[in-house]
Amino acid sequence: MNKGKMSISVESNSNTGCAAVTVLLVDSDSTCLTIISKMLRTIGYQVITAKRATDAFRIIHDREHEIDLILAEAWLPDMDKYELLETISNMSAIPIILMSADYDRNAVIGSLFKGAMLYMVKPITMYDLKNLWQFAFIQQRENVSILDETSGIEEATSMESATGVDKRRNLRNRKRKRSDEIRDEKEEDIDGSVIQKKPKLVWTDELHNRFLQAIKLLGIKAHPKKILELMNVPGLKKVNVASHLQKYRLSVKRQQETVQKTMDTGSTEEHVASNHVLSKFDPQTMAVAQQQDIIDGQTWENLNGYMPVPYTDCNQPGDNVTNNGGLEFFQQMGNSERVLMEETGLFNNGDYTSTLFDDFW
DNA sequence: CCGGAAATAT
DNA sequence: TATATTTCCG
Repeated sequence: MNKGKMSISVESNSNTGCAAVTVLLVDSDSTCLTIISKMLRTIGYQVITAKRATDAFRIIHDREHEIDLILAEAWLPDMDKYELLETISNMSAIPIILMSADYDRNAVIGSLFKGAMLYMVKPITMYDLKNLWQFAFIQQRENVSILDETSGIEEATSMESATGVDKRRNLRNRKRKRSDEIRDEKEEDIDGSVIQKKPKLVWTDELHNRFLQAIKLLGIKAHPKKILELMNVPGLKKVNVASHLQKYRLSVKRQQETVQKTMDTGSTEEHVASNHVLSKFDPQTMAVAQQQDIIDGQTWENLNGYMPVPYTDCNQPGDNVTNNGGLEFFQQMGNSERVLMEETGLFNNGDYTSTLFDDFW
């Protein structure tokens, strides 16, 4: 039960007083992800990033002991914020902080009620982030009245853990069992750890583009198995591909039918096979597909069995996040933050120079 | 076990 | 409602 993390290192960043805290940052917007993670690192946090709740869960599951704090966007494409809070609370005791672009009082209260430590309104500034590390040290007070008598028995044995972090984890685990009894969507394995039901896969643009690439390369004999191994996406299952393929083929068929209909009024029929491979489910996302195609699609013809470009949409912990300029985020900001970030050079290139920051702090 | 269609679930 | 998952069948 004793995890490797005996303590959070209290070696602080000399400028900020920030303890060496590792933050799991979850945001589907790659711009926000980039900016905020950069700010966090600047202040002295360690940062692990995830773009979706799904990814966050995997990271928490695999590296729970490394993470001290979770900072998550309230809106994620694959999960409602309350479900997110509940799921994370059930699998770990890591403090969760939510953030959102708009202020909604109900959302704030609801999130706090569901276990969020704090609800921050975007845009997030470095002032906002500076003291967040303290949440990693909060030690939950004993509150016997909440607990019923049945759960008290086994807990007495497990209170020897040294650190406040471990102690808090135990407390949270106790609550977890209660909620599991109420809703049985989770199941416990022998270890007592919780396996949550696998979240729904979201076919993001990059994922779909890889899918299209695979289809294009495999041609008419594109079958789920081949597509899967060609796509080279960690965690992607064959059933996912098969399902997607089914939908894809349907859409292609529909499109061809409509093309046929429009052709009936006019001329001959010999263009059918030409473009069906690249067709999208709907025209709106077509542009995205082509754009992506241009970006990383030029040398994909000769490859040895899988996509040469690693899948980055669902980024692994520690991966560099793609930065597309930060413009949207930049525009959201107030003037003072804007000036600050301009001065600090956060937008200029990946590596800021710390001299200006020294002044700031 | 695989792929595909249809039913089912979110 | 759309779309992802699960079931079922050849």
